[in-house]
Amino acid sequence: MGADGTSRFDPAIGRRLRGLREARGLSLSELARRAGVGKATVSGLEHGTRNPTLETMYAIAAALSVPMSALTLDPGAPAGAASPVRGAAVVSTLLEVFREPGATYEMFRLRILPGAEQTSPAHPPGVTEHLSVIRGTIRTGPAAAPLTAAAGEHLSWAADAPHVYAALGGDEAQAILLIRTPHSPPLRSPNV
Amino acid sequence: MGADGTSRFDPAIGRRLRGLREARGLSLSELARRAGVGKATVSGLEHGTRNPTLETMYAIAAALSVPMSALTLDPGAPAGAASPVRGAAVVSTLLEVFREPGATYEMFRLRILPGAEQTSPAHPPGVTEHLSVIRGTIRTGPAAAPLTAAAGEHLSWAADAPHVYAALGGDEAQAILLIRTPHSPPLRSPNV
DNA sequence: CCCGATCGTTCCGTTTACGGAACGATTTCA
DNA sequence: TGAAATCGTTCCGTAAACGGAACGATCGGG
Repeated sequence: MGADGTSRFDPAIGRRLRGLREARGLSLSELARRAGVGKATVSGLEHGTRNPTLETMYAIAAALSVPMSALTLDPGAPAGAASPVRGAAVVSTLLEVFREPGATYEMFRLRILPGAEQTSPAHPPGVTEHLSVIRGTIRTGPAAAPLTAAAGEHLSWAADAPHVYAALGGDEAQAILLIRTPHSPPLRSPNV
Repeated sequence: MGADGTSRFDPAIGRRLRGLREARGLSLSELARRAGVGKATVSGLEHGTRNPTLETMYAIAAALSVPMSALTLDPGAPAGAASPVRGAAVVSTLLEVFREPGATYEMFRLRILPGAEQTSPAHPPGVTEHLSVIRGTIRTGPAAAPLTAAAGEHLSWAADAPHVYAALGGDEAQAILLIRTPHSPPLRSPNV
């Protein structure tokens, strides 16, 4: 909570909330009733004077029949919200992560820049990469035996050996990459 | 806060947090330091025993360099209306399937044909869909509150309520879709 | 081996979020 | 018109989130 009584997070959240509420023709009081939260809470969130808990946020989002991201995130932001990580030839942006008892999945969007090649070190044993090419043509996979895939094609390889990424044809390529990391080894971020 | 001391929101948030943290090779203590929050808070969130405030959530997401939505999977809209209508707006190609002890992941490439909208029935409880738009603009997600995403953007929603797919703008759209189905239900193909 | 550093969990005093109630303003309806 | 209902803001007692400290466990290095 800021010294002036306002919240430290983006005040746009309160504006978005109010916009959604009014679009549904709900009064503040009615929304609070439906969400099972206090009117003071809804009022405070709309005005940026309260810092609600996660439960409260979910309750409000559910009462509005919207996903949480409708309140907490700019709709157009996903691609830009995570910080892209730039390597020699690859710019990767994390889209989502899933943790299972035995493995973690990370989903990235990749931009592979022309004119350069990137070699990634071996991931720990058992890590696999699964790449679906969106645009352009990519040479990728195990450094010892790279594969080539064009837009619309899909590749998988074991990433526990050095592997490469390069865009062919002089144009930037793009892909969706899913990294599956079995548990046991310490997890590390992309090393794409 | 539930009577048994656990939180009422989706415990997957804590799992996702832990997965991301470990993927970054961060200890709980280090993440807490970077986020400027207490270790007890991070520990409590990972174990579902605390209900953090929005500020705290943002601080943690920022420390992980991920958007908030990477942590807060959209709960989706309440079950909306009627019986799903299966149309012919979507052509889906299964790319890969990953089976984990607790869940199965199916990765598809979708072509969404213009001029039609397809509504999918609710999947069993807990099923989620995660879609990254490759080309065009798509309206998709919970039928009660559909979202729009253009090429380069990423969306997620709970698929245990009816959900829709439509290409906007008169052109075919394309996307990569990841469906996560927690175990118990038998596997089924897309119901897209 | 011992010691220091770090870990994640728990403790606990402090701060703050919670929602019911109070309140003045506004709206609705007979 | 007047009464009742509802509104959104504020108040305030209660519960819970906060983070620093304590603690036992683990790890790494001399």
